[in-house]
Amino acid sequence: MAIIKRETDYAVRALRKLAGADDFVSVSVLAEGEDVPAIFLRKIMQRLNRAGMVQSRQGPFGGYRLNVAPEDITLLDVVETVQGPLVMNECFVEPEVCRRTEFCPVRVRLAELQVELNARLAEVTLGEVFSAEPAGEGAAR
Amino acid sequence: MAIIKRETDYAVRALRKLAGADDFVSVSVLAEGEDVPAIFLRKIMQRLNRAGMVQSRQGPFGGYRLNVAPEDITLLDVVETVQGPLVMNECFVEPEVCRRTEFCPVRVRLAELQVELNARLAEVTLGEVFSAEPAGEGAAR
DNA sequence: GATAATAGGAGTGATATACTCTTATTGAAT
DNA sequence: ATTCAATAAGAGTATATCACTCCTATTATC
Ligand code: SF4
Ligand code: SF4
Repeated sequence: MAIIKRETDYAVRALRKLAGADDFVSVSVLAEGEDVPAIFLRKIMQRLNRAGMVQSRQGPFGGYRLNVAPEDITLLDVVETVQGPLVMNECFVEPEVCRRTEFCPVRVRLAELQVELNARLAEVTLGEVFSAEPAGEGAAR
Repeated sequence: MAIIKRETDYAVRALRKLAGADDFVSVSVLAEGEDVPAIFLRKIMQRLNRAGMVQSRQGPFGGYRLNVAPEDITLLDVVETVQGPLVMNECFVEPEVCRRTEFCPVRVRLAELQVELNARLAEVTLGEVFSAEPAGEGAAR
């Protein structure tokens, strides 16, 4: 199973394009050449908007633009905003799923992993990732 | 989303019980008091069996027994056997899902996280986890 | 105020997860 | 040897999640 869902991956692609523009960009332009169904990307952008990560404007010449600097957006932010919180096991978000939570040694180990995974995801910023792209950008193949 | 699925969690519970027995234990006994649907656990045990982690015997007085010492079973083993391989993103297992794999900086970061997550999961052995259980065991509560 | 471009949000099909039913095996008692 | 009950094997089903689409509301420009 993949931990990162398609929607999150698509969100990163769109945010990358937004980072390279300073005006509002429409969803159809954002989806262009990114192998993302535009109509699906719209839904994803809505979530980023509700989370305040981007700003939207309706009507002609509308679209989305970044509301937060790429350096201040972490991979964890995108994951949690788009696909929801990431947990090692269900018992971390749904206490009633298991009555062992109090004295479960498995859970203790998983909690450690959970903290570490989140920390690693939070270490990666979009600013960093985008700056690492191959020099000859724009119409990359 | 939970990274560890119910089936994997159930597998660990069953393996814990097997670790405390030295004869074959039937699925119905394994499921007893573990809040696991016995008939579902059976399917899970089949996977552990095919992977060689446990040994099965049919007929009366049959069931399952460990085929590998708990110290030699890692959490990663159980996860991969029961719910399949764990990857950060689909492009790690399905190359045709994306044509950017060659020059994608996101993928590079995810690959690092992937290695680390797997390493951490592989560090945790069932032997270690089970030995950490509260002293008064057996009829816990 | 009409128009066309755009975002908003409800809705749908496909896939994966969680769980069950039926069939085949086998050890032991007769 | 034959029967029988206990047990595992594997096919099958309901529900939840994922991936994606359709229709409706908004709004800048003419
Ligand atoms: S057994 Fe432990 S790890 Fe599994 S769901 Fe219960 S508390 Fe969480
Ligand atoms: S964009 Fe990068 S991380 Fe995402 S699927 Fe493609 S190669 Fe993988």
